[in-house]
Amino acid sequence: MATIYDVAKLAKVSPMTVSRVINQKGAISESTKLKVEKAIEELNYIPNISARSLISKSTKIISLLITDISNPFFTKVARGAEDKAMQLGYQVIFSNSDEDVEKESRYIQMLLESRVDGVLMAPSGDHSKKNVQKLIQNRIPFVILDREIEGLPSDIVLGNSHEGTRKLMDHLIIQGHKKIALINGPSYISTARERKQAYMESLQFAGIQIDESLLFETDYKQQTENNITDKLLELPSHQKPTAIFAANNFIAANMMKKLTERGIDVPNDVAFVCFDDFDSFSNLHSFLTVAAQPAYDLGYMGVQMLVDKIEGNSNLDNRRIVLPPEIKIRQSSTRYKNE
Amino acid sequence: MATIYDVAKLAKVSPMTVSRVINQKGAISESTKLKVEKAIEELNYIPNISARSLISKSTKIISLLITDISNPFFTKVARGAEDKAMQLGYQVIFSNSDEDVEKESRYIQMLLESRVDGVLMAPSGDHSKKNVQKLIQNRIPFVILDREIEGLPSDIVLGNSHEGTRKLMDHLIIQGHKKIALINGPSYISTARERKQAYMESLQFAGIQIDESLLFETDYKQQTENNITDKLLELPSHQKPTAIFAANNFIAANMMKKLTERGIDVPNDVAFVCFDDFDSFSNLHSFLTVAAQPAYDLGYMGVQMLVDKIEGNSNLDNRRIVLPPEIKIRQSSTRYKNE
DNA sequence: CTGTTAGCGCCTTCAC
DNA sequence: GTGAAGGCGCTAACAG
Repeated sequence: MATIYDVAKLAKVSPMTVSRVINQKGAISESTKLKVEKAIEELNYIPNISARSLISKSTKIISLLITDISNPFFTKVARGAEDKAMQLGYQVIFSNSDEDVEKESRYIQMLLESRVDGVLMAPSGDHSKKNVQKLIQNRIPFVILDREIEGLPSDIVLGNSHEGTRKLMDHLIIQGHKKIALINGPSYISTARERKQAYMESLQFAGIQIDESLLFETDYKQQTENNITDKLLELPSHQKPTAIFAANNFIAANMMKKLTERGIDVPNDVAFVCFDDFDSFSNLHSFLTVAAQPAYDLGYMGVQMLVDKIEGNSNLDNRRIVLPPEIKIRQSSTRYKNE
Repeated sequence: MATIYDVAKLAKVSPMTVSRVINQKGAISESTKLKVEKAIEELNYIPNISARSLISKSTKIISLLITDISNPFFTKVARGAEDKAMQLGYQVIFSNSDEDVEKESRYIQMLLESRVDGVLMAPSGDHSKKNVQKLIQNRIPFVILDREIEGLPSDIVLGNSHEGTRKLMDHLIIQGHKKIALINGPSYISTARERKQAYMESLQFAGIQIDESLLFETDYKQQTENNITDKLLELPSHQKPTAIFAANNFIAANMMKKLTERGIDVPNDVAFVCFDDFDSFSNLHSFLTVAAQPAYDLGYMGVQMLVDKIEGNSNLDNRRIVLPPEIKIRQSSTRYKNE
């Protein structure tokens, strides 16, 4: 592969001049510029980013570290991130932590070795703190995505869990639901904590007694099977929920499947709402009442914020972008209205 | 950030010795090895891949160039690719061409500048040839994914469009369908060509006359709206299809939506089958009869093949892995059987 | 406006 | 077993 030396030789100028043409720096006469461009063309010269990085300390690569690209939420985040990155001249390396801190840790190591310019990261949970601290220690700019890490303030872009939960809950409560089960994510993930808190708040505000037996905790992963549905069904009828609140889309999908298997009809036997929307061509998409997070925008704005930081356009610390969810009222929760 | 010089100084050895310890090359006494490792630890030394790349000509980064990560098919491909890459010590840069050659071309340029070790690429179509030739010209190892480029033999990993189509068609024909509409992708994409050919073949084999008015061409993109459904509905009743074959999941989803809007019932008014499966929590997933491509495996094996090539483990050219689709017979095409 | 020198961090080659 | 010199491809800093 041709280097600037080859180009310089062919164009009969110094390598430095070639460099200047490539980077459009300094003043160059039109004639030499043309000569150089011709030589570049002829040799099919392509600059070597590695060499440039050695000097500039910049790779023009950012890392998108998420838990699972298969989660439609993160798929959209990824798409938004890539679009914005491309627009700003960055490339995106992506990694899936699978909600596993150790895996996350290995990726962080690789990222550091690659000298990525920055990291946009959805932490696997509060225990990701040590991984993030490694970024801080190495002065890698980063923006946290979707989930806060307890006791670690930082630049962050996330959806408003509190608002989304309150609105979904109010929607249920207004319809007369009092026994609402919460199937939540793990308490070491901030979104789960916030959703639980808002859930409690909604009930208290409405003067509804909280029933601990309606609170469940599982995880946000797609694969996770749980028997919460069975447990709900086993409750004595005066305790059985009339509505279910699932804390994310995977939980919702799994529970909906189980409910169908058990012959429970939504919304006639039980109302159902959840956080996160589904693929536009999923039937759950047009059926479930959800608090849809602006996933694409989270990725898009996350990269925006990150690049601002990388390029020093912003000297603010701990910026916080909280995007409101969009509540989409659909069939799964509208039994009362329909009848 | 610490360099090998810093480590060398602290460990009181030469930089070369440090390098040897890091790369486990040559013979080093246990004692100096320990000294060096301690210094590395203490300084939190992290090797600089850019510097290494300059010499080794290897970045340990591969590129995954697909059309759209939002397409569940490619989401799974991406997941498979990343898993395998991680396992082999590579990182993955991903890009979305949106089926646009020019965008693809810009990405190729960026990839070349980054000196990625190889490219796994789903071409936007036959016109991607010029982009792929740029890879060849620059001797970047690559593996083509999902779609062949006319007149450009290469290493390739793809699903068996012919087999999938034949099986879906036979399934329809056996049930007595004779008027089967084909809603195909663009003819400049190999999978569309193959699916059409197999469609024709199936009909001919069954002695069914081909009706050109049942053949449609649109594109594979999610956003594309088409009025094919309307056209089908406007056909005189003796020509109206009793079954619809959609050539990919996006086409299927769009058409299903339109059919629902028009009050057409699947499968009672018309049977429906398509290529590509849906998200496991999509309701179309448990409803539509599909030829599911092993998307995860395509990505996984694609990376496998690519890394083989990069690392020179294989001197074979134009290797071809064709993975069979899995036919999933579901409600959308089983009217006859159910009644 | 253009060229020279030096060095980014690492590794190959050759000494010792 | 260890070290010194040189260079990968590029650009910052200085000269002219």
